[in-house]
Amino acid sequence: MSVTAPDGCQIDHRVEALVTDLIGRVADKWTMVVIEVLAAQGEMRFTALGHAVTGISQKMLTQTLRQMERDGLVIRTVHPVIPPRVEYRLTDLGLSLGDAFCGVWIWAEQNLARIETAREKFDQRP
Amino acid sequence: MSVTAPDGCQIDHRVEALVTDLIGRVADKWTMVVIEVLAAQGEMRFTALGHAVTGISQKMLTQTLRQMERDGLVIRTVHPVIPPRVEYRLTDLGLSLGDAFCGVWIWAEQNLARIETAREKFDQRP
DNA sequence: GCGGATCGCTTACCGTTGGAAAGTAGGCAC
DNA sequence: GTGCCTACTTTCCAACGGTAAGCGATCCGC
Repeated sequence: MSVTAPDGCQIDHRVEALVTDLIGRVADKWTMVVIEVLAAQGEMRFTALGHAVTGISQKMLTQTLRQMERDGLVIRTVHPVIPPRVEYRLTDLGLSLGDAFCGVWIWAEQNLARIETAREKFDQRP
Repeated sequence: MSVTAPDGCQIDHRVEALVTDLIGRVADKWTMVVIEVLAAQGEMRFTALGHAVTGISQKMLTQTLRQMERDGLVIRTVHPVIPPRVEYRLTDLGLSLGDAFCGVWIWAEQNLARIETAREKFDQRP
């Protein structure tokens, strides 16, 4: 909300804001899928990633990978050959995030049906 | 990518697409924070949620809550009084998603510093 | 030597999304 | 009547993301 609270507590609040912000970047749709694919495939090239991550545009793939590189989640290796060959792989940090997010993937697989029925029920309201 | 692959496999691919889509909705920035707050606080009113979820606009709060209700993650209770009183609380499904996502919160807390230094290092490149 | 292909981007354009702020409904205290 | 309360809804505008085209450097076929 735009309402700024009188802000009684301080440090806890700061850390929580930072963590929330971090979650906002890292729990991004494309970031999660890229991590998933890289965790499964190991090292991959740009176009291969583009094919593996269904639905992503080149612009967003570039952007997502840059951000992940900046955050220390992936390592970008450029082989100076023609045509260019660029490979991406997860750092330990990236792998650990993949592990942490694993629970959500499992949850999604297990509860897919429940959510679909919940939606149908909701859409049939009076 | 816009390139549609020849699509050899079928069912596995479908399920994975559905799960990925579900992740895209559920791993949304605001959804995660709302779940976190509701998991900690129990039942909450609209404006209280708005204060607890720092940075959200009323529009997005309404939208996020509607979507979560549709997906069966929260229950919305309207008390027919004046002024209106609407309370939100997590369903079992919502709670279980919170649990599944817990690992990511822990990861974020633990690795906050590492990411910050990675960013600084990245931003000082030539 | 010249056009086309390859690969990893970058750019231009443009529709969709999200934020800030004002408005709405409907009874109630003054 | 005037204003306030809450949970939205609406309006306007800026930013984000998709589509498609271009770029640069080299190798291949002719």
